[in-house]
Amino acid sequence: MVYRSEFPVFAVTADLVILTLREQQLCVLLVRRGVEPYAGMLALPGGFVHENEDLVDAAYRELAEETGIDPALVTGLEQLQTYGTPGRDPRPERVVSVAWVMLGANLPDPVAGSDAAEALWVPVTDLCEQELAFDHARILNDGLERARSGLEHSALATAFVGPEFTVSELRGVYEAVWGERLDPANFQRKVTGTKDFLIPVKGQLSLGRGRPARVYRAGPATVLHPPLRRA
Amino acid sequence: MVYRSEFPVFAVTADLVILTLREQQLCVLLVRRGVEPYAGMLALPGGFVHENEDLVDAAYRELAEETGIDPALVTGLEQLQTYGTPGRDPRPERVVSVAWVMLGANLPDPVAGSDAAEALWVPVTDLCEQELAFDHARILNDGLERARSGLEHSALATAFVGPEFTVSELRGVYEAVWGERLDPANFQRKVTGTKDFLIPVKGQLSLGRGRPARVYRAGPATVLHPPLRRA
DNA sequence: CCAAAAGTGTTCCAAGTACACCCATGA
DNA sequence: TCATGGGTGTACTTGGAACACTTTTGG
Repeated sequence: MVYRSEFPVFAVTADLVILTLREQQLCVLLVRRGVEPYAGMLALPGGFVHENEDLVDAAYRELAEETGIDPALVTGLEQLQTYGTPGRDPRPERVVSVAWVMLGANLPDPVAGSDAAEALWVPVTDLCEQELAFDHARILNDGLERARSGLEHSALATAFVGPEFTVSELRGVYEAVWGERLDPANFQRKVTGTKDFLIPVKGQLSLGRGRPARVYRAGPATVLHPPLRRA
Repeated sequence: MVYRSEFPVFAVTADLVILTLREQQLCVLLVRRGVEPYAGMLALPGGFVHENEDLVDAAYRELAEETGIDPALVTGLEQLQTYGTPGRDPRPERVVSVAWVMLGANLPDPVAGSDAAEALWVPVTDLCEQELAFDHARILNDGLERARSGLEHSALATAFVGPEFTVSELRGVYEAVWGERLDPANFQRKVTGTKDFLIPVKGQLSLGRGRPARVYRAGPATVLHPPLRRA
C-alpha cells in the first residue's frame, strides 16, 4: 500500500448490472475478460473510476467503452451497493466497487472494447454461480432483486419495452423478471387503472394471432399507487 | 493525485446515520468536528477505512472511536449509499464515502473521541440543512427515508425500543419516525396480528396513567406481511 | 366518580384473485 | 368455422380506515 498522507489508498471501480429482454428472456450484459485477473471469465462490465469523474459518469463511460452501447439508450442508472471486502479482487491494490443497475429496451448487440475480449447478452437462467469473476455473482443477484422490487413500486417496467407497446408486452416484462405467470385480465385492469402509468396512443392497433391490442406509451407516473405485487 | 500503477487513488470513508428516540423525538448522532475541514461544524460520525479492513467493520470502529458507543449496542448496520462526487470533500484527495444507517434503542450519551470535539444527539426536526458539514445533510435525508421505509416492510422498529415493550411504545416509534399520528386501535390489531412480530411476555403489565398494557418482546419475524403503511 | 390509556367489535370501502364470458382477428 | 389472444364483468375475499365501545388503572 502506498500512502499519500495519513489515509490508506483505494482503487474505485464502477460495475454494471444492465438487464434487458431478448426473446422473452431476462438477460444480463456480460463481458469476457481479456486481461488478468480472471482472464477468459465472464464478468459484469465495469472499470476504474477516473480522477475528477463522478461515480455515475464513470458507470456510463465504462458501459460505452466495454460494450459499445450508447449511454443515451440506458438513462436511469440506479446505484445498487458498494462492495469492498478485502481480497475480493486478487490484485494487490484494495479495490472498492460501486455497483449500478439498469433496465433497457431493445438494446443492441454489444461490441467488445478496451479490456473486454467479448461482450454478450446472457440469459440469467443460464448462469451458474461460479461462472462469474470476482464477487460478481453476488452483485448480479443483488441487482436482480433490486430490479424485481423496482417493478413492484415504480413504473420502471416501461424501460424494458419500446416507446409504444401493448399491455401484454408489458405483462411479458413482469413475467420474465419475476419468473411467474400473471393473470392477463387482472394485469390489464391494474395497469390501465393506475393513473399516469399508461397513455393510449390514438386509434392504433397491433397485430398478432388473436384480437389486436391497444397501443400505449409510458405516462409520467414514476411510482405506482398501489404497488403491483408479486406472489 | 498520486498513482500507484495505472489507476487513480481514492480515500474511502465510512459515514454513519445512527438514529434513536430520546423523549419521543427522533434524534441523529452527530459530532462537532475538531479538525479542518469544517472544524466546529456538525457532521455525521465517520472516518477513513483502514487497510485490510472491511467496509462494515470500519463503520463499527468509527462509531466506537468518535462517539464512544459500544458497537454491540448497534448491531444491524445497513449500507445506505455511496457518495463520491468530485469536490464533495474540499481536501485535495478524492474522497468516496460509504454511508450506513442504523436504529438503536436507549443508546447512551455519546462521548467525543479522536477527531470529534463533541458528540451529541440532535433531534432531526431541529436541523437546518446548512448546519451539516460536507454533503451530510443529503446523506442524513437519504438515511431518514431509508429508516421510514424500513419500518413499513421489516420488523426494524423493535430495534428502537428495549428488549421488552408495550404496543404503545412501539406505536410511538412509528409516530416519531414517520412524523404522523396512528390510530391506536388499528395499530394494535395490526402488530399483534402479524405472525412472529410480537411475543407476549407472561403475565407482565406496565403502569402508566390509564389501563396497564401487556408487555411483549420482539419475535423472529424480519419482514412484515402485509407491510405497515404510511399515509 | 372521572380522566386516560388499553384493547375489542363493527362497519365501510379499496383492492387483489379467480374465473366466466364476450370481442376481434388470422387461418 | 375454430383457435387465439384482448379485454370486460362479477363474485369472493383480504385488509385498511374510522370510530363506537368496553376494560382497567390512577387520582
